Amino acid sequence: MTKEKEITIYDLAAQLNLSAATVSRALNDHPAINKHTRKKIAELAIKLGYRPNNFASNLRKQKTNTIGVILHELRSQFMTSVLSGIEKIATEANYDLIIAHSSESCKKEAANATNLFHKRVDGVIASLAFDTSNLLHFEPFKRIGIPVIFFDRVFEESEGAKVIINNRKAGFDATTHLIEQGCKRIAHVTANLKRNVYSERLKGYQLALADNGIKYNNKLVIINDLSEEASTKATKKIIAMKPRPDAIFFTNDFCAAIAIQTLKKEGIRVPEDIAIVGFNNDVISKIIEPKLTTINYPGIEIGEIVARNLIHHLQGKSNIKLTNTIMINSELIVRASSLKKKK
Amino acid sequence: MTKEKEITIYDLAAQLNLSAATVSRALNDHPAINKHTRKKIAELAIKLGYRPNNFASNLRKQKTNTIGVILHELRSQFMTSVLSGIEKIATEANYDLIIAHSSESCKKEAANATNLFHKRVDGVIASLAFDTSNLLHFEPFKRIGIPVIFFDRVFEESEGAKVIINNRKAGFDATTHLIEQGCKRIAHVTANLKRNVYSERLKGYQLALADNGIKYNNKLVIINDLSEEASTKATKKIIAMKPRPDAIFFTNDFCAAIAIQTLKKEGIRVPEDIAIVGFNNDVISKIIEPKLTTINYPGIEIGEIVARNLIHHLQGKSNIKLTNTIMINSELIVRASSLKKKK
DNA sequence: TTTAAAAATGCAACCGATTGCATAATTTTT
DNA sequence: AAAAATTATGCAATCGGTTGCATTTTTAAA
Repeated sequence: MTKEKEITIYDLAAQLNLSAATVSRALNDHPAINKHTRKKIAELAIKLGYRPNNFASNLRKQKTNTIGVILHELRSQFMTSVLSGIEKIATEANYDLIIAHSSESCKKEAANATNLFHKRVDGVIASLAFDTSNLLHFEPFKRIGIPVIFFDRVFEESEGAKVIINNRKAGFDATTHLIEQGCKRIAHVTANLKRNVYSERLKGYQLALADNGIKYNNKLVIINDLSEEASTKATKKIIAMKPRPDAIFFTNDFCAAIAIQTLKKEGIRVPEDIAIVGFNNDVISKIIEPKLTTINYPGIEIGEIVARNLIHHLQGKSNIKLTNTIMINSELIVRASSLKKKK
Repeated sequence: MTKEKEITIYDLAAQLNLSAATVSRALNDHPAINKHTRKKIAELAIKLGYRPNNFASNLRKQKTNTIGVILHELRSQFMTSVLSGIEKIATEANYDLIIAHSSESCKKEAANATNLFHKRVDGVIASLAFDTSNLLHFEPFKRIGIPVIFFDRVFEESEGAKVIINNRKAGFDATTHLIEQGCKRIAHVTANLKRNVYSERLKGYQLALADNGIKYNNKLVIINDLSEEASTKATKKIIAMKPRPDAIFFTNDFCAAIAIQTLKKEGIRVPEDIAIVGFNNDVISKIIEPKLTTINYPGIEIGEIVARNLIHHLQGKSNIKLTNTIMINSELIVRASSLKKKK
């Protein structure tokens, strides 16, 4: 509890008969400072336990070295993977993070944005909430030139940087795989089509059907909120269809897992009667019985890329315009839940 | 990109023919300021889009309004629950978070601590890494009176605040439940006993055995690193034991789920041949077949409590001494994986 | 040795809010 | 109406670095 006095550059300067300016430059590796002097200063700093005061520095430099992150939720494996990717890159580059989550509410998302704006973050990384229908709350950032970069849940038509996976291709691959397994009547369970991730997957699904001469039937597409109850309900609805579909492509692993449980309970075999494909490659995809065919969603990689891009932009290092879209590859992981044909 | 000039309290002051001091006080609801004046200032602030400069404020006030969080990992449901609990409380109290994770390495944990120290956080929340064997790297905080509060993975013998669940009771409950189901030979798979959470669960396990007149046999306790491979290996080892145990109490759900898969592959029935209990109440505990009996680990609650305690301390609001241990209740959730007796 | 060029350091004005103390304005008391 | 008490506001120093420009020191060139 002894409040030891904090060491400042003035203390260092005084002890070495130098000016604070020199000390400041030395600590920042300014080239104009003599190597020898720099070394002396660095040593004394360590000896006295000097720690830089970021507030003073930020105040003067008019930048915060902080990145704001707005997530639509925190409690999913994918999101925490992204987060840990962002964290890794940000830490390396000496940026702090302020993490906010919108709990899928546009209102909270707007509040978070305002908050980050007041906190004067140097840049923003965001994935949109379920019901966000415009980007007005990000306008203040644009107005004063603070970069905002979106990932995963984005507005594809909006300008600005985004990092996404190729959801259309993923949807296409998943559906094509099911067709290759001999499925003819493939249902698709997904969520709010206002969100690019879901609408793109649907497009991929449609393209795959078209490519294989299967007529698209919108009765086979069910849109819900991805909850446990909704998944169970959707599954039961599909079971009751006549003729009954022989495959379901779910937009996430959790729903697919719930569905598998429901199907089993109803005495319907997976994959023999109905083949299942999920999305995300969550841990549960390997736990559920049968193991789930799914799309690998490379969270860490997405996080790293989005953070790296933002930081490069902030540092003026990259020429990449902030109107760029970066698309990351994902891959189909085939497991038992969709394997009708044995090789 | 138009760099609009930032509004400062000086701008507000000038426009209203007041001093910056008055404006500052007004914006902070200082009682000495006339209501009428205060209102005028508040209105102008909004009109001009004034946003406070925290750096100037922090610099002057010598506090950061930031809490450092050190987690041993980020990518688990439990941890993200805790995190979202912390986040909620911190946001409400207008504290920022700096989140660092040690990836279970003591070395990184120390680096994180140093980093947070340099960033001058007002307080620290931490859960220890797998191999942390002393708290030396938290000494700098203690020296200058910055509160550090531990949760989940703590040193029980150390002084300082901690928030934990009653792991001993949880272990006791889990084991007792298995005994009540008629199990006589109960194995326990857990991790590094240097970590309180694991050693306490083991103690609970031992106590339950003793209470029921079952002799403790340390050959039935397997210590591993909680990975998929280690869990499979441990399970196989248990299968090979003679006589074969009739129950296994795992220290987390993931291991238990892997074990169930392994057992099924070997043709051993769960729970008829071997009953299983896990720990944490992760999503997978409801997905695995049979569903897993487990201990509910209330992550959000823990996060909220730990954050609330730290913040109250920082605000001088609470009398709770920082040498306090807060123990949170957990509960046994009984599902199919342990139900030998049907009611 | 003098002069020019290069390298190293210092001066001093910021950055924007906070706060103890002094002063001014207003209200209450005598 | 003057004095005292209360309320409201202002002054000015402070927090700790940063940086354009000036100055000094050192090194190289003439």
